[in-house]
Amino acid sequence: MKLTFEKYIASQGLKMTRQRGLILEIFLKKEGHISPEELYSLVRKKDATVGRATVYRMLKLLKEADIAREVDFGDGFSRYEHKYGHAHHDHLICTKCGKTMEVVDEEIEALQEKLAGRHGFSLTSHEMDLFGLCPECREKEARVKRQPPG
Amino acid sequence: MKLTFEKYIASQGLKMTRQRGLILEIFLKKEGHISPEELYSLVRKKDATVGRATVYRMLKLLKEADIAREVDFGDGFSRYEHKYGHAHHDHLICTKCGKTMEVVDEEIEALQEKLAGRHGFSLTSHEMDLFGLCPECREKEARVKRQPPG
DNA sequence: TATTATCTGATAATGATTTTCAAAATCAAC
DNA sequence: GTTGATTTTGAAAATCATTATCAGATAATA
Repeated sequence: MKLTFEKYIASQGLKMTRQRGLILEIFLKKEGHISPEELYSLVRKKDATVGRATVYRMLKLLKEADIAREVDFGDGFSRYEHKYGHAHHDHLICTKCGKTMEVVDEEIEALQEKLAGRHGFSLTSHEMDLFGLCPECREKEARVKRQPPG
Repeated sequence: MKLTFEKYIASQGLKMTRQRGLILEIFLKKEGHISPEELYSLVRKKDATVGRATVYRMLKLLKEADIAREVDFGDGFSRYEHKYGHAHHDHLICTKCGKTMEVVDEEIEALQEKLAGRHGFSLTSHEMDLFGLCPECREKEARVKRQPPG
């Protein structure tokens, strides 16, 4: 992955720096998605001199280098996840506690292609986010209904 | 729809105003999605005294009243669409020209429920956006490849 | 009509992200 | 290794969509 990035950097006439190396290293360690702010905060723990703008710039680069993908749950924060050992997936998102799960359903993936094809589209990517209640929050909700406060 | 809104307004102890009526009327006329800024601009054509904040506030109300739904293509703009004669649907989005199509696939919808169920989630909503090239842009792209410029 | 709470528009504030810019760092060529 | 052109960096300012504030206007109700 670091190699992939360095290759990309070189191909674009850009330069490898200490900051980029550090951000990449920390980003790759994180499984699942991470927001720019979270990443910034993790990076600062290792090197407090790194600026926020550098993190944002790096995330953009990682996307261009096809090392990261951006996901958007429509809550005003952007999130990124690396692709290393981390194939495409969709998300189950609990609207109560915010927990997310990564899921894939090959049958759905295939039907998406078919659906697009019926309309003459050729697909390059998709985002599917399923919102609802996770098992724990469903359970909690059920409890509350059984025994209302007061 | 206007009735639905007035009922909601009343139920919440809110008030019906000239501005709200106008914004609702214009919003309902628009098929497909519209951004707050677009809506604001349309409203201003009819009444240049209406403020931007009022449009934003009204969109939030419409969502609460279950008359509008918010869609998010992850490009930094929010968009709203009314539900009148306009059931749930997903989107096909051309990444080249920006054209969007509304689509539904009942088979996919059913599989989404099953998928969520397998993980113990109960779904309340979902957003599925399929990105790719529309027929026109595919055609254009093919032409370019056949006959490179120069 | 008087009363009282809600609304409105203008404007300031917010907050994530981007841009700017001068100083620092990289890297290819010497 | 030094040089020098070019890119990068961090801090701070700028941007831009959206939200909050607030004093005056307006709607609903008695």
